[in-house]
Amino acid sequence: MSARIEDVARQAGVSTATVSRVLSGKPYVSAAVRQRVLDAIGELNYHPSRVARSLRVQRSSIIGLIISDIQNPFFTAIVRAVEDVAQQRGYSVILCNSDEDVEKELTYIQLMLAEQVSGMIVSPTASNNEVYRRLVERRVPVVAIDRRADDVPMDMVVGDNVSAAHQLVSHLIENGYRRIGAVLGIPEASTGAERYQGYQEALLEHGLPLAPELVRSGMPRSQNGYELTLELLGQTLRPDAIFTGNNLLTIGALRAIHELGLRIPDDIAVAGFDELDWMFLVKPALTVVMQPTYEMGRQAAELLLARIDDPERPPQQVVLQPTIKVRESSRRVSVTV
Amino acid sequence: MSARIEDVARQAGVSTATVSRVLSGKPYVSAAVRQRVLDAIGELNYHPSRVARSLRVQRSSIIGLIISDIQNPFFTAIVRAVEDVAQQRGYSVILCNSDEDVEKELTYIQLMLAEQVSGMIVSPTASNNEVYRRLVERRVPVVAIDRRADDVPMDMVVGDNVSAAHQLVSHLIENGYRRIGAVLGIPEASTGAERYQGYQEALLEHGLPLAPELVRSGMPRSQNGYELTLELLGQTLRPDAIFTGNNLLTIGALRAIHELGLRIPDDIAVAGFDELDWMFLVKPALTVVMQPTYEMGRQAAELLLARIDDPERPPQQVVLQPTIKVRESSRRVSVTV
DNA sequence: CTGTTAGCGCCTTCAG
DNA sequence: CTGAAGGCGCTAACAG
Repeated sequence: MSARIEDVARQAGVSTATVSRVLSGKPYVSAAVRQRVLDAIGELNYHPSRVARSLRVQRSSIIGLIISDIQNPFFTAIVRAVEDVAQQRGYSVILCNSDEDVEKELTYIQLMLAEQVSGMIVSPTASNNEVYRRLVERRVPVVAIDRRADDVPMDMVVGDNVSAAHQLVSHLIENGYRRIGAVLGIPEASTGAERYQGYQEALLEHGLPLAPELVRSGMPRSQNGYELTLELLGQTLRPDAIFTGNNLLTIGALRAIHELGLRIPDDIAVAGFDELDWMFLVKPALTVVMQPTYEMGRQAAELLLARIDDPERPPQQVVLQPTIKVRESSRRVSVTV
Repeated sequence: MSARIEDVARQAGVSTATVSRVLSGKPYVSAAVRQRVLDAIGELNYHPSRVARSLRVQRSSIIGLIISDIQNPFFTAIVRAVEDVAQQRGYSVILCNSDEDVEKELTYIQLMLAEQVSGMIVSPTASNNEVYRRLVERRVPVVAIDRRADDVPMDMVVGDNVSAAHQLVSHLIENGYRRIGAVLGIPEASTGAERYQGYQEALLEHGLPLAPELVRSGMPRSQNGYELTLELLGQTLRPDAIFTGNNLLTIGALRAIHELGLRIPDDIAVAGFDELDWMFLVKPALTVVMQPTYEMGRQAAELLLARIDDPERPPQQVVLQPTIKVRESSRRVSVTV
């Protein structure tokens, strides 16, 4: 079909070894020969087979990226960042979507291994830590992003979820809200668990009771945010504020509130996670956490490349601080306890 | 490192060829032997090297997907669909982001070729048709999605943009709007050009003049939608309605309108493309086009797989009809001409 | 039904 | 500074 290294060698009147040297920028090739080879490459429009190279060097120049929801803008920003870094360093990216499914995640990890990826970046769906422990032991470069695999000594870059949730909920309390409902992601993911923890701590510190009937959790999809919020707001003693633990859940909650005809922040306040900048549409009173999403992806990619270069370096754990943004004051004067 | 086919063969007491046969589900292997091989595979936790297989069969089980903006929900739905189909048929997906950059697009196409992909799905950034023509001639399976590569006899799945734009603009006109501004994507992409055409035709059919000062175009990013809309609305004789030719531009336009304190539809009407379901936040009066995004991706993947199976089949061109959705009536009684 | 063998395209010693 | 040759792991003839 297309030109092979042998064709180039013949055309340039050298051996394949020399062509290979030129290709990989090795020294010890005379300028004249190098130019001849380069010309031949150009004339034949030669592109080396990455597959053959991968087989030979036992390592492809591919980075695997396994995220849990490609349709979540949070993750697309990460994809974008990883791609940028990868491309700049000569790697390409294989993207897979675990869809919050532990089985799929495992399958894709196997796929990546079979594909000889140089390394992978994964947002672990749940705590199937054994898998990651084994990868680390086998010296497979892998970094966790957004979510942790607890107790596994591996590279990771995550957000400070406890603190962020704590700040959001505290902000609500300090503005007079008392019955604060929570719409959270699944507790199996570290993000869900940590944000729940921040919620609890904030309540306790302000002397408010933990009311299990005010807490709901589900897969992070906007439809769930919608349904869970309807559930919360359908109770006789309904919450006067909602804390949402994930950007898609936030969207769903807003829709539910909208449908019920409740006004923000007079009837109900909302504070939650949201990395998008589209919340401006809901004019008033929304406290949001924006995570430095692109930065997370960038750092994860850098960590991965560093580990590929040095498999024995000590694991790094990067914790990024999210930005709290108050769209409008959620203040309200009367307090109903 | 990990087990190779030879190890499995030894463990099972057979030859590598037999193991290979079992692996690829070929017939002519006795049940007993097959079981022994399967056991050996299990015991050794063997996973065949896809790289070696790719080199051998001169074709990887990878599908390349080149889209122009990973952060655009329109494309993520496509990614999702392609992945679903691919995975189901035993393919994995390499995703690349051309970022509306013709150079990058070309680079990625080369990368895909070097990676020996089975085929690729691309949303062509501009009309670098020669590239696609050459791919088609070389019998490289490739399908265009969302945008066309004009005059190239290739598989494609696109939306009926002219008709959609025509309907949107007509709807505005029929509701009494007369000075209809347009915020469009780049005309180099077929989508931009076709939507502009629909806009023009609708105006002409209703006897309205084409006013160049009412038309703006730029890269499909929300920031551009914002800026271009501000430009349009900053004119002395400002438009009474805006037609937006892309979902991100729509978002930007809404923000601009929001910032200027204009009310929809009393001060200004909006009709545009938007595949998201988040527009509910802008309560009244928005006419939108929703494209069957997932379906586009699915069909593109199916076309690609069909072409991989039969490189000589005639090219198929699938044109999907978008759904027009009127959020609220944009009707207004008084007509200002 | 099963084994032997010859490469796929490239890189990388090891000699010159 | 350059060439010759072996082999990465697998599959597809071709023999048995």
